[in-house]
Amino acid sequence: MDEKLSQEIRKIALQNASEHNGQTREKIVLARILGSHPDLRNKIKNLSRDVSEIINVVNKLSIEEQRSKIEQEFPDLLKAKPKQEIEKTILPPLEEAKNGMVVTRFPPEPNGYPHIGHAKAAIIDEEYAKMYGGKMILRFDDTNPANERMEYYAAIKVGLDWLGIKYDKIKNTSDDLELIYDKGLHMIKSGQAYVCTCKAETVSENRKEKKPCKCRSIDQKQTVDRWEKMFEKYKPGEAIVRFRGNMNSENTVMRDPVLFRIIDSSHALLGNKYRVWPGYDFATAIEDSVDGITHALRTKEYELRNELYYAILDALQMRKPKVLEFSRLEFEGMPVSKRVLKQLIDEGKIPDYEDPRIPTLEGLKRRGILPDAIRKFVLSLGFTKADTTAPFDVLESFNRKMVDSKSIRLNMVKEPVKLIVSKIPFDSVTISNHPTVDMGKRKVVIDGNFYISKKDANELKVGSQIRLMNLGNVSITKSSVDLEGEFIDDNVKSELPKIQWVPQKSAQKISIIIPGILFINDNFNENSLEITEGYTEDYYSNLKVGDEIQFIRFGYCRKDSATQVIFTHK
RNA sequence: GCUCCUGUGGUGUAGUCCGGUUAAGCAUACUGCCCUCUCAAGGCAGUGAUCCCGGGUUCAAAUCCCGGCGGGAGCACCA
Repeated sequence: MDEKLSQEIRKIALQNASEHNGQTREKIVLARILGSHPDLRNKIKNLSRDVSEIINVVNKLSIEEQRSKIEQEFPDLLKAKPKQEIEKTILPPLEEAKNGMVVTRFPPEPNGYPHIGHAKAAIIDEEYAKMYGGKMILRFDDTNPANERMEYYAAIKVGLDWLGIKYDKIKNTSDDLELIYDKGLHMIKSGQAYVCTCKAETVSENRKEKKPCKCRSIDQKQTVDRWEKMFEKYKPGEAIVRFRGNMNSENTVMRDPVLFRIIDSSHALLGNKYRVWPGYDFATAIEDSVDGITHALRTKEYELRNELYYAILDALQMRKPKVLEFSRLEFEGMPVSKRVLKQLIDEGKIPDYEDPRIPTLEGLKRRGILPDAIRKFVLSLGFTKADTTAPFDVLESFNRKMVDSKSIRLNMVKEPVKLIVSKIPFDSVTISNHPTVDMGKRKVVIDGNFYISKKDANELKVGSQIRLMNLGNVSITKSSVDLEGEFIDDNVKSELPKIQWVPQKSAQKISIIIPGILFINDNFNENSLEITEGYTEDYYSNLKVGDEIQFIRFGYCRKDSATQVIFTHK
């Protein structure tokens, strides 16, 4: 046996055995050797015999003996290996992506306010474009005039700005309607699409039963005639353009899906200029192709539509982008879906889209979640198709770390109890606004009359000693309805329980909104919004709406108004 | 029901394509210690996964093959 090799085997065996109660296994040692010497793979038999001999010797040694052998023979193993630190802020490589050639797109429909689901999609699109030095297009997918509203186009842009997402181009699908008509007519003329005048229910039934209808076999001239009539004569619902797919396909999407339908509602951007509108599949495929998209990323529920997407582009002989999908974002007890959010608002269960209990961008912002925390969170979720209920506490954790250095520390007491302290030898204290970051100091005037939290007060009895933070140590002398105490000294290093306080005279009453979980086991949680009151320092009034505060020993809150804060997280 | 997707610690993921250098890495949560006039942040350490189950291929499988089971989605003239 090669002397060098057997030394190496011995080294691995000793190391592994000493790490695992003195016993190593052939499999492990063999695998490690093969990993670093791929050339030995065709000599497994011999190698395996050698390994087995060596580990037999090693396994007979006690751990102490193994350790001392390592010390003598392989001292380099004793050096602690540095823990590798790779911050996971990048997505996995994109299939078939070439540097400088990647174009992604974020295609929201302007039919609602943006939420964290939009953020996930947009962040992934932007990150991939950035990663490959490519471009990202924001395209409003506005092909249903009954749903789109002007305010939503704006709200989505505002949301993306807030998130810090930059796009290289902005456009609307509705800009290209004429082009899409051309493609539609081309499909009709080449026999790859037809105009169907069956009732909606009939179409649906036929698709279920894999039955073609008579419109499918109408001659081309008449089909073109029908197509023209869609722009004038037919009423909505009387005619649709259908793709000549495969009524027998196992994939129901392929059973002659709708390409165009008539909608007479006024469009947010185009008014009543058009009334024949393309459906999602047709518009998206054409737009992606024309826009030069290389990678079309969408959520998983579209997965079955890939076949149709590619079939349409094949029929049109257009360039095909690569379509990839990722899982939809879901939270435990916090709905992301537009449909559910709308219902909650319509039923009056939550007042608006800025409610801090919901994951709209406005809601998250109002709650005190930072855009960068959202980005980091989304990236930590990865690019995967596995169904997940995302952990909101991870978002909170990222946010806490980011917001900590920006949060002014303030005293606040919940359920105030009076405490009168005598013999304080000074009439004001100066308190630092942050323990580690220089955020200035503030002077708090005191007169011996304080509020402390009921929770802390409950722990006190006559003779108890506490430290009022930044002020001094106090001995409790009386404990009835109100508490009374005596100033002892100002020994900071005391081991006494440290509690926060507020001067009675200058206390500011605020309400604290604590957003809770909206659904518990699918039932609406009537107590999802807890509102409590507290007293804080008058310095609160110097803060701006939107400032983040950490109420000491309570948690992080965002100033929502002169008299109200929203609890961000602990 | 049919079709498709998916299944790694409490949770979210890395690794899976191209089987071996890792008795499964990171984050979060939890526990302990250090730091600290906070139950925050920061530092350090620890607990925690027979990689859904059962077979098979192989010297070797989280990784490949077959068969189950669990979860999700689609089956709109919404996107």
